[in-house]
Amino acid sequence: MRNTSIPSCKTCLFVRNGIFKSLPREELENLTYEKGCNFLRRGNVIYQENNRLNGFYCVSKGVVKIYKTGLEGKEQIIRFAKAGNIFGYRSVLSGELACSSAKVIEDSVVCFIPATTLFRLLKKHPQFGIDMLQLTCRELDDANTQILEIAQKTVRERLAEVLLLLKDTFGLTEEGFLNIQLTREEIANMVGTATESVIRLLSEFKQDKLIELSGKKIKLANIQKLMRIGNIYV
Amino acid sequence: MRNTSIPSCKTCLFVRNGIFKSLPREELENLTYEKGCNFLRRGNVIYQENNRLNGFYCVSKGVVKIYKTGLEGKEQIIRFAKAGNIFGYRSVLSGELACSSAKVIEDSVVCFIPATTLFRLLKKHPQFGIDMLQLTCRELDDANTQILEIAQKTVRERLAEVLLLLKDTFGLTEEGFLNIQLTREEIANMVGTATESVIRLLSEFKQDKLIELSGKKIKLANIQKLMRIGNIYV
DNA sequence: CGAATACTTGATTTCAGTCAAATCCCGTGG
DNA sequence: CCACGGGATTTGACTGAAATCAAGTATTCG
Repeated sequence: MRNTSIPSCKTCLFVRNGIFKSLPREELENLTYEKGCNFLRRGNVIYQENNRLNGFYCVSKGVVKIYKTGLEGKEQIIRFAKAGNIFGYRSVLSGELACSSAKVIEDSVVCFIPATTLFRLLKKHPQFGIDMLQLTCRELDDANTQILEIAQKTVRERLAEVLLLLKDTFGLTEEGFLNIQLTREEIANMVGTATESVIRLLSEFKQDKLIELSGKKIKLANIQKLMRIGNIYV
Repeated sequence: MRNTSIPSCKTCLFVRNGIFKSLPREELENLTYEKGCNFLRRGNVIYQENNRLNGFYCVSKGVVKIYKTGLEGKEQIIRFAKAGNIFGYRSVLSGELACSSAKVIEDSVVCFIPATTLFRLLKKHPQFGIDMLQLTCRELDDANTQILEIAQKTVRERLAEVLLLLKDTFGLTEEGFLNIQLTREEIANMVGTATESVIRLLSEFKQDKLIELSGKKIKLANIQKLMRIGNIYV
């Protein structure tokens, strides 16, 4: 972990369009001044369950996975944070120890905003509070939906869904591959299944011409059918 | 659904100690004035997925289950709302259609607070916004934990956990029974399993002297062991 | 009191997890 | 540049937890 030149919040597109969008210009200046910033390589752990966080994080570049660790050490990926997303704010707000971990998936630049700043913003700018509230509500909806699906869908259905989620979250490269590289194990930890099951199902999907595989890269060849398999009706 | 005499928010203990605790006295008067209130019997549906909500609810008495409905119509219970708890606020905040349903489990008195009131409170009282934010964060933690557990624990483990959760949420009667009556199906819909599986496991638990059964009533006879089975380490 | 709903038990099936072994791939150090 | 080692991936065989199906009993409620 090493310091880099700190990107200005004032000119950060993600800040202007993201969760901080309602803050006035001078608050963004304060923010730039008060925050820290680090360049982090894949594999770097930002925090872990039971750590105490004195602030929260905002991704300027790269991808971070947020996950919880089960009894046997098996991870369950809760969500990803990419450029413009914040994470780690829950334990700050609740004043409790972190109940998830954060690890860099793709080399990242991550800013750190102290807890005191967060509470100042919340007290001073009610609209910022409402925006934060809406953000957590959206996350809550997602989490509740995930509970339903893990409880009621098959692994096959959930895998199809995860592939589509990855497309929506990270988009596709020019060649049509998912614009994110995950290990099979990481995919399994999203789906909530064993690594071997993901491997088997991916190769079934390949046989059925739903996807194409090239190492870790995955191309979605038949999105309609994947949606049908995943029981997704938008 | 019929109107009852509207309980005053000013004298409601739950209001004084719950999510509205930071509001000044005159706001509670406004609240009493602006809200509605209804007496609802078990089985009554308060709202369903895809309904548009123009306000949110506060339980004055009774128990309401919040759940999502899966493809085959099978419910997944997300949580319960009992006296002092609010629900339905997420869709109000996000302005989206409800993504869960709410149904009365135990005859209830439920107040209804209009969306406009909610937004006024949020804009006028930053501390109320922070309290709301903390509430959603706590729910979010719970939801994320549930994702991990449904993904990684066995049905047996989850059932033990659910029994303990019911104890913590609703307490015990004088005779030591869980102070809530659920059908086997409802328990299954909490655990995320088939009704038959719950029945089989409950009778196993009974054989193992972990619980005693008397119709729908359940007594926890060996909490330590239930905690061990559920892998709960507080 | 009768119908509907809830509960229970047994038999069977199946999805997905575990274990094991082989191969592939990638970064490191010589 | 290449060999090596360790992790990631793949495939196969087996197992087992839990779902489904089916049939009967018990409760509840109008």
